[in-house]
Amino acid sequence: MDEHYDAARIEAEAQDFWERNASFTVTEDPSRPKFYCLSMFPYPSGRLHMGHVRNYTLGDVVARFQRMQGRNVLQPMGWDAFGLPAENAAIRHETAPARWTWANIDYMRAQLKRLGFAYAWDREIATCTPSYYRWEQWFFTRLYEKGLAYKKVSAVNWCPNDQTVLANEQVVDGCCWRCDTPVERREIPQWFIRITAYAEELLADLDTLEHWPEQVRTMQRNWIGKSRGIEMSFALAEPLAGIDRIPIYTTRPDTLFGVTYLAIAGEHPLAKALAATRPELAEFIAECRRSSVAEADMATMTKKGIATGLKARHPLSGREVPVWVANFVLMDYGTGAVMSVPGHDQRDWEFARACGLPIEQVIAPLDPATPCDLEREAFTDKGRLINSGAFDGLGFEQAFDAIAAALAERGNGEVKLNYRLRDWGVSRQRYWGAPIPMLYLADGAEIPVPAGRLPVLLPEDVEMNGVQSPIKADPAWRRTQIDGVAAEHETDTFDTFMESSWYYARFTCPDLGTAMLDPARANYWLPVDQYIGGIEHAILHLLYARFFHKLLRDEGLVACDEPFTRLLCQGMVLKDGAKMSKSKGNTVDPEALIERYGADTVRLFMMFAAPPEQTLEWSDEGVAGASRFLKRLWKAVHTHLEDGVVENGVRVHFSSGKMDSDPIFNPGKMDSDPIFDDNQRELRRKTHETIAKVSDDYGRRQTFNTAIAAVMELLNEIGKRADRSSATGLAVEREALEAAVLLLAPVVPHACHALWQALGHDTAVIDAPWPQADASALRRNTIELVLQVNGKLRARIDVPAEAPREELERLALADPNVQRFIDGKAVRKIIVVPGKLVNVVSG
RNA sequence: GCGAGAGUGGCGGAACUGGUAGACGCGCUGGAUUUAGGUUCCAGUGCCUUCGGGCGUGCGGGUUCGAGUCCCGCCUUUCGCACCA
Repeated sequence: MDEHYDAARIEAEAQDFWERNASFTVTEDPSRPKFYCLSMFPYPSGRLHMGHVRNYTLGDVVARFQRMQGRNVLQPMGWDAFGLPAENAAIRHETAPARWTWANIDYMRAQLKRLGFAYAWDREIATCTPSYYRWEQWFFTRLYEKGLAYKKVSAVNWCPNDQTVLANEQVVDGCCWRCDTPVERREIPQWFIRITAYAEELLADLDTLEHWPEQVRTMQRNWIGKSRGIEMSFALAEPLAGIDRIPIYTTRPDTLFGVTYLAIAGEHPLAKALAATRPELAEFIAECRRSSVAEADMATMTKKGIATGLKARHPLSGREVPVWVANFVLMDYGTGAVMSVPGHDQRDWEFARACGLPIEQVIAPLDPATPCDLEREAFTDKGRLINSGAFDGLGFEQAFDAIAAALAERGNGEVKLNYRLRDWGVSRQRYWGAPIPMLYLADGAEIPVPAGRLPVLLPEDVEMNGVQSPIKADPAWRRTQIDGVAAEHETDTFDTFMESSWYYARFTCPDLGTAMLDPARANYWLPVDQYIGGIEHAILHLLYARFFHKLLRDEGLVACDEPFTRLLCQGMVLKDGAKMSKSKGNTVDPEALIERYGADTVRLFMMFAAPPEQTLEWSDEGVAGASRFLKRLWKAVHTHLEDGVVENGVRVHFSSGKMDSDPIFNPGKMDSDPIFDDNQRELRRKTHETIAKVSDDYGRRQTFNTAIAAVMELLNEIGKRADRSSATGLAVEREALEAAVLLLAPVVPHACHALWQALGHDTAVIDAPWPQADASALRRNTIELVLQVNGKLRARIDVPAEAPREELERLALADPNVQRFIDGKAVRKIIVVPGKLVNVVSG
């Protein structure tokens, strides 16, 4: 073997070996346990960034580890190829989105290959290919037929100057990013998918996802936002525009008597009707429209309102309350109107203060000591009712039921479970996406494109003008016929979350031309055993994919209920404490690092620098350290082989050519045999402790940083204890080195491929079985016992491993340092944690 | 604003179930080797210290024999908020 570690050559050879042998091409094999490992596929933005490298290295480590566990591992890769950036790049580079996208895919594929990921490249998918999106279109028509897809009016960001819809990202400080014109909200008809029909199942099944991070499950639960409340309406004193009631929903009916006003959205029909004759109202409504549709903006803007002059009648007290238009109430949420209780809701309180509306207390704290000062802030705890007529004195639960009953008796109001979750708007008024497969007749009737006419192809040879979608601008593309009648194509395209909601399933049968999925293949591989991606996808992508999976199941295409069994959310990659980004100029190019150190070094540093879920702080020195470690490992194996190997019970000295016939030890068959001296026994213990720890770190804990640290410790121990003067010593060192190579193989597969060969194995390390810890090597006769006095460390002593509790107490009390700190005071208590410590409590 | 995380030496991090704080690596200091070095090797490295020890995990309280870990209240910071993906 070469004396020096030459990453470029080693990596080229290993990658060539895997390619020649199609090592990562897999088929369904019912005789073996399968493992489907998936990393979130990238958007082909141009070049890989460090976040990709981190994500895909994590996936590759898991996949390679599982393969060595004997599983039939599928690890595919593809491209989330539709999206907004391609349109902007096409304009900037005077090209078409398709050409730009494909060039990026080719470049990034080559980068992934240089990193040595064990992908089944024969299954590669790009979502912008018609063979992929045709099935998405087909599925949408199925959803339409089932009543799960429908069209309704909904708000978008509108630039009045460019006459175009803007994404939230394209709204900067309330203005268009291109022309700086203030953005307006505009309501347009759009397609929706009824995710709310699955809200309850999406919520309930979170409980089955025991291998998902708890924080992600919590965030999804809160996002779905199930609540129990009452739907009721306030009658208008005088009907207007045919409307005589304002329906509202509340989860706090106990505060009903504290309602001092109602707040409605600017888009509420009542507000619109009044605006026709009231210029100041029309002006305010217009002002309400001048804000983005992003919820964070809505929530942080200054609360403003204007009185409509309308009065609504309280459903129980009969009292009249004013109706206000408020800028923070949105027509998209609930009924577009809310009952306002400024005494017990902080937002209502602030609005009442700003607009001079009355604030009334109807809930008193259960504990009189609880501060409650409505001059300062709303009291939002649940408590006991006051100033609520017949309901005074009731607690929350009783009041909820009693008020619900009173409302029901009047035929106004029923208990309703409500979800914060809203239906999924899938229409985008953009070009670079899958065309929504719907046709419109002249009279406006909508018809799904028949399966036989799919896909609805997106033309790729287009010119982008930066404002309008080429398919919207092209009458010839829109025009078509259905059953001999003139019709028009829908020109909106799908939200790109559609493509990423089912790609994991398509990877099981990417070549299938006759159907969306092949249930036999899909059901062999699904669910995905390990899914890995950024925490930023914790809610939207993962919720949509879970939803889509249930839709696929109900179409009979997959059998299981959830798509991803285990989820790992990796943290961001930072440099100088900030997220790497072009605008900050703090990016590090993976390609340059691979060039300089090799892929293995980059992979090793990525896995070693931080646990996967945490943010990772980039460090150039840390990369150099990773490189040094690989060189040390290489050199350790080289030195070992120079001093001789044991073959057929005979040690062969390569350096001297001399042979001797020391007895060989056969790892696994030897017990704690007296042939080992203390050094050898200690090194064997370290070897097998490391095997046990690293296996647990890879498998259960997924803390790859501590796994690598453990192998580093092992290599340090080899340096300290290795003794190559006898065949037994050599064999003990070889056992340690082989363990290190196997344990590191998932992280640095190229180097370990070469080292495993150098150690004389004729099968590749990817096919080597994972090492097993030898229990006999782990056995200890003595352990170190920590002695504390009043919880403070005072001494450490070696004691027999099996010493009984009484003996440990006796040894602790006999220790001179312990005696010194007891200092003659009475011993009140002795805490013994067997195998660990004794704490003497005195004084 | 709302929801969910994070905070430990000079730095990245370790401490898994309430039980030895700082594994492993980087950096730094000293030494050896080298014509040279983005080389290798050895030793040291939380802070203070009267060298006995004391103090130390964002801040302030609490529970416990014992708290980085659990509880309460803050501060800072990251992610998400439905049209970036």
